[in-house]
Amino acid sequence: MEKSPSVLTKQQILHATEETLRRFGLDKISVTDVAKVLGVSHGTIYRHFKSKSELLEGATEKWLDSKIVKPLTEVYQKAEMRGMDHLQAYIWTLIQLKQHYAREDAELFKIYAKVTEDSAELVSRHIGIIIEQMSEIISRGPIKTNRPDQLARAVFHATMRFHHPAHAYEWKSAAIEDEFLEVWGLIRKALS
Amino acid sequence: MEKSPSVLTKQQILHATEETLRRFGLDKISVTDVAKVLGVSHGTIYRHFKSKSELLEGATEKWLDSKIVKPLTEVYQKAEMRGMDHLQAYIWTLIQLKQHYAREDAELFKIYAKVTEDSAELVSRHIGIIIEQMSEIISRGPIKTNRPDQLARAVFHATMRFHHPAHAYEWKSAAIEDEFLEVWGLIRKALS
DNA sequence: CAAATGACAAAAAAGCATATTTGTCATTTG
DNA sequence: CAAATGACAAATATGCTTTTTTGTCATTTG
Repeated sequence: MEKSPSVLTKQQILHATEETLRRFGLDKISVTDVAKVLGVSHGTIYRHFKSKSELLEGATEKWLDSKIVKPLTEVYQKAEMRGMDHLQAYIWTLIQLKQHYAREDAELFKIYAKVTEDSAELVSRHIGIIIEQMSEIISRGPIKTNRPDQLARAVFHATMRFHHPAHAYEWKSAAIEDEFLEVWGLIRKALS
Repeated sequence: MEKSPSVLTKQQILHATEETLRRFGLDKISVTDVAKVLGVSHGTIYRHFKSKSELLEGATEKWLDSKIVKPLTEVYQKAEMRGMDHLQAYIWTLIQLKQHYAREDAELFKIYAKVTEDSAELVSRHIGIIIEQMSEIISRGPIKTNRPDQLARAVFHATMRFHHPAHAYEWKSAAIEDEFLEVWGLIRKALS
């Protein structure tokens, strides 16, 4: 469909993959389908990605970056926020984003959940970024600790039920927000 | 194989189900197999359980009661313990039990994980018991709160990563114990 | 007559033969 | 000659048939 140098093509392939994924779903998509959308032979895709799973991982990473990490980074950068409020805004945004896309972009969320199960690498990179930003928020604020990274990790793990895809089926419950506030109450008390 | 009045038989069926489950695994077991083990026709089993899934739920409940709830209740009843130490011993036992059986009784743990996903009822009853005992531990100790149940729920949710079966794949990591201690540090600070 | 049986229809799973997809690479193309 | 193609074997998936399993119930048995 479109022709351009290799640097662009990799992004184009990922873009086409995302589209196709949304259209056909995780268990129907084939790299042949993606090639068809791009109007190339499937061999071409294998010049850019070693395997189908690498292609799907690539699409997931792109999706995570644009849908989760980017808006999260904006909250992270809010210069006017500090300490607990900033941390709460950050975690709350994370939770809202995950829960939003679990509902509104189910097909992509599904593959993200799958990748979470079998590509430790990508996920731990993703989590790494988030914990780093949380750690930075903690150390910039008035919260007193000599291991902001440990604290950030603890907060991340303690709130897992509200942002880890394995718990997505529990997010439909009406009580979920209250349950978060209960946990947050605990964390707030611990950090004050 | 064995003959006895109906009251016993239900337990016998569950026992045979558990054995068969351990032997053939979740995706190979049929109620015909269980009937064969008991030396009865499969129709007989349907006099005691409405459906296959009810049979499997029954076996899971029995398993949960004997492997998790029973030893947990013993910790709960330790008269000499109080407050944070008691709570920590309780939660830590819960975590150790889950992680132990995930490794050592994989087939039964697997069906417990499955039931967790699709039988809200059984699981929420199970969780209910645990939160109630935690709540009781909290209110008996020196921890000051006017809603021990809320606090218990918060502690349970904050530690989910360490006892919820959806996270079993993360328990192999060597860091898991440290990560729990980080979260526990948070909780300990919050409740003091 | 309470409890178990086994015959039965409907649903699900297993088995198998065929078609598609994955991944590689020698050849082609711009 | 870098990038793309398409022919190919091996691995997967699909569709169809046959078998097993599930769940019910009228009948049998102790």
